[in-house]
Amino acid sequence: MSALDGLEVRRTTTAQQLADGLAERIMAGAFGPGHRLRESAIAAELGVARNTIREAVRILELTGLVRYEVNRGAVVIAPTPEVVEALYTARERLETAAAARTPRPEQLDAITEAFEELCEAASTGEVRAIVDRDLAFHQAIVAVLDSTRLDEFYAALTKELRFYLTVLSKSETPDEVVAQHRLILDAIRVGDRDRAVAEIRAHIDTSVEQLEQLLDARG
Amino acid sequence: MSALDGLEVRRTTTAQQLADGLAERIMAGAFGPGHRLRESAIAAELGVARNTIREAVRILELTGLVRYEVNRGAVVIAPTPEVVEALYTARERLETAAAARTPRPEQLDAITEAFEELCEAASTGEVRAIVDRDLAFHQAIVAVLDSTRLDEFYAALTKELRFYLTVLSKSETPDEVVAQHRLILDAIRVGDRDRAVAEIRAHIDTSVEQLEQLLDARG
DNA sequence: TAACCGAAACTGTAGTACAGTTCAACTGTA
DNA sequence: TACAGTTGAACTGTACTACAGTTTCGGTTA
Repeated sequence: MSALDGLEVRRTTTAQQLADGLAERIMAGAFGPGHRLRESAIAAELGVARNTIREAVRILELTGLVRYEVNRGAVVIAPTPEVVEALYTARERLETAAAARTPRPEQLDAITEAFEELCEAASTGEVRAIVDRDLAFHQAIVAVLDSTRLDEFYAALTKELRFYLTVLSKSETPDEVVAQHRLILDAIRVGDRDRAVAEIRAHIDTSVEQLEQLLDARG
Repeated sequence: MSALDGLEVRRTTTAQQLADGLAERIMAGAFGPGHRLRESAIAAELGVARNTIREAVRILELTGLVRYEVNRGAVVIAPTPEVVEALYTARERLETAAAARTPRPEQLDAITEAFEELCEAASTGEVRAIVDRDLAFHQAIVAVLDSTRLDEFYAALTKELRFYLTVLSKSETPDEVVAQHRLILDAIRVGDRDRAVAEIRAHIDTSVEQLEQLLDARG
């Protein structure tokens, strides 16, 4: 334990900070889906060079929140039924694969803890917190796969999904959310892997269905 | 079937083309792991602006072949034992998850076909072609998961792996390769999912072991 | 041998410029 | 009125220049 522990120099580039900031804004719904990020406007507003903005947006592309179109620049991703379904299919495959494994004790603890935090958040009724805890619970399940690469990939899916949930302002009653997740947790804790897989599948099915209804209502 | 099918204008930017070209070179082993991509040098040699190279390298970062270090620019990724193991763990999870499912007939056909092409390649003895077919076979297995997002993710893993195999110039005898994959294929065709999972696990275990030996020998 | 130092090389960022593309408003025509 | 054609402003893609700060490396000194 050195006296210098925790001391760190700010080791990041302007572009990286801009990318982080933009990502935050986008996730918060400041730019809707399909919105074009205009370089010169942003550069002027933030007082940086267009070069730097371009680079920031390229970094942003890594997180999947925007994609580039030739001669149109960066565009905020938009949820289409196909995209949402693909997203949930990937989630379902990963989570059920995880549920089919036997979690180590500390993994089981992590899942249980995530559930408890979800319950807490549900009791406050804060939509944003509930969604976060909801996603964290699922992330804890995927962690049973014991693969950091898959953890990261799943986190990326989650980030994208988080954005869609925001722009579609989807929300369920907190009680329902807790109830559904309790079923999953119980199945995992009891060690009934088939039931755990089935519960996850059901949970995801209802989610994707609800989202697609929302999309239809908009489209 | 329109009369315009297949007609396409060249719709790509200079940066994108540069990124593609660089990726190809890197995959072919032109730049070793840890190699720094010096912007001005590349820009001068190719007759483009440094801006454009920077952008190209950011695009390249998307594919995972390079990563950025502050004030050092882009560096070609390097295989460490941890990285290789993480790579194979992710592969193992995805492939076994796929093997635990029942493939649709056309998926089974695709896997079988991939195997036959692997055999063909093995008979020619061309290392490069064998590795390609090998990876394509596994990709066909993952396709059983029916998720384009996971297909893409797996393809990215494969790309990275392909690079490591190149720089480590790993090679096995073609007969061994074919034999191992035949075991996997048979288990899948027979519908014995537990055995398929076990065979894949064994196959990947031996691969990762061999690679780590190679890494130690270099280390 | 190892710590130190200074110059060279390189990155990160700013700023300017311009050709080519997109897009929406405007114009003329059937 | 509906629609094709035209025009111009806004924007992207790319090039070039410049410079401060960082890294690298070879030589120098302790």
